[in-house]
Amino acid sequence: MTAKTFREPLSRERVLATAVRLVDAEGIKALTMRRLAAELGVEAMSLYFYVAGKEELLDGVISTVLDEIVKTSDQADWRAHLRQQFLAARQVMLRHPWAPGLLTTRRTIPGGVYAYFDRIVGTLVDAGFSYHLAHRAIHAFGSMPFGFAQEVFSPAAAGGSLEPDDAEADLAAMAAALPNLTAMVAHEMHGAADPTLGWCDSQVEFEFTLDLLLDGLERYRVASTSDSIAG
Amino acid sequence: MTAKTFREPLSRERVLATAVRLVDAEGIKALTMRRLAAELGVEAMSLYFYVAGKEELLDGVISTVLDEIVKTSDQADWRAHLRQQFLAARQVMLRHPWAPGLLTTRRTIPGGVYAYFDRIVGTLVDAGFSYHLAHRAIHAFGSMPFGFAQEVFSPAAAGGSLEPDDAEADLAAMAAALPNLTAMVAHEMHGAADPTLGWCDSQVEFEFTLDLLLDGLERYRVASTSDSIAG
DNA sequence: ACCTGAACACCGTTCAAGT
DNA sequence: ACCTGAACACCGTTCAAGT
Repeated sequence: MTAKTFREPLSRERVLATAVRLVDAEGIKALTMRRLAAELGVEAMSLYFYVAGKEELLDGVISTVLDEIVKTSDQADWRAHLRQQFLAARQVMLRHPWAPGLLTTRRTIPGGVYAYFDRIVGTLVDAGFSYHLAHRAIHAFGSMPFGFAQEVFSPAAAGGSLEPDDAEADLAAMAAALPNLTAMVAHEMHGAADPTLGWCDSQVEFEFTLDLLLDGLERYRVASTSDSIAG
Repeated sequence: MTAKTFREPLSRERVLATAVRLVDAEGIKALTMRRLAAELGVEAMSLYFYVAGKEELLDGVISTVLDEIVKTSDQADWRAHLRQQFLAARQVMLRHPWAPGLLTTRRTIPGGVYAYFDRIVGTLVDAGFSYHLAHRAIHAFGSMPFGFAQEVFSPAAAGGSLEPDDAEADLAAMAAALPNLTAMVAHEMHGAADPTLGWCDSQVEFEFTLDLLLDGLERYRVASTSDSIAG
């Protein structure tokens, strides 16, 4: 109300936190230097005092999101431990559905991520994994430590849809052109516990894939330790 | 040499093919309407006669790349068939390392992709998969039908590096801070068949993950058909 | 039908200047 | 130390105009 309104002092943390909030609310396209500055009640050029440029801003934004991933789990068993960890990470990504897409286009990786992966490797090795198998496990997990899987259809969005580009496509024609997909969706809808949720529960699918990987790795681990060819 | 040089007539195919070549050569940032037009010896506005705008151009570019994926395989066994198919797709992605990153940020999917997935589902169902398990398989594969896995470190680039952001970081300090990762890399380098290739062969890792998934799915398939709870 | 030039509303970023 | 205004070199896109 007064002519000179009080303004919270700027800081790198405040810049990044505001950027995350802006992208959550209006999408990644809304994150421009000028727009973010306006959100902070400041001129665009002021931001350059806290971030070197747009690229570093984007790096900082994903760092901020990754920091939300709590890197603790109370499970002792390696399998339960990683499972709980990755599922917790998934909750973070569901709060920031744009984060996977941004993360995969960045080519530099925030430093803290290495400490995170170091702990994962430690968990595996302590459980009897050879370093070789631990390495393969890291690759096999892909993006799951970050709480997301590579979802080709409706990326980063929950609730599966399967409509081709032109939505006005005749359903009968689609059934003829895509008989197997059509039959699959029909079967899945029929057997769904709660059909109002749609035919595809991405949480369930995430856990299925995670367990598929964990089970497969466990098999290799047991085989290698019983053969005593570990290491 | 003459004042009026002959110019190959424009077409949507030529626009998209030139765009792919431009991105292959100079990266995704180089793909602007103005730059692409210059590449075609034309003004930027002429492109709008063939593509509705930048977004449709990007959609067309990934469609063009995906069309390179040959959707045939001479293998009869479902496992060998899909394995060969996905590995062939990987060769396409290695030619266009920017394609995975672009594909995952696109939210519309080119129509032909549905036909491709329909064939995959058909292969699975013919092999005795229930529609339910086929659905899970599609999710588990993630981006592998497109020939790439979610590579967190050095995305889309072959040859693993593991240097944190600040490259001048003391190696001894890194070994202390990241003991497990350091030990893992040391073990892998020691055991590598050809150390000049680096400690990490991403082709081998891709195949390991693919086999891990295929083996796990095969186990479910056998279990469901012998229990005759399929469907 | 196909292509263009000028113009508009945006970008990220530099630089010299303010306090 | 922190913030700004004007300016530069770019964007994608519209629109009226050319052939």
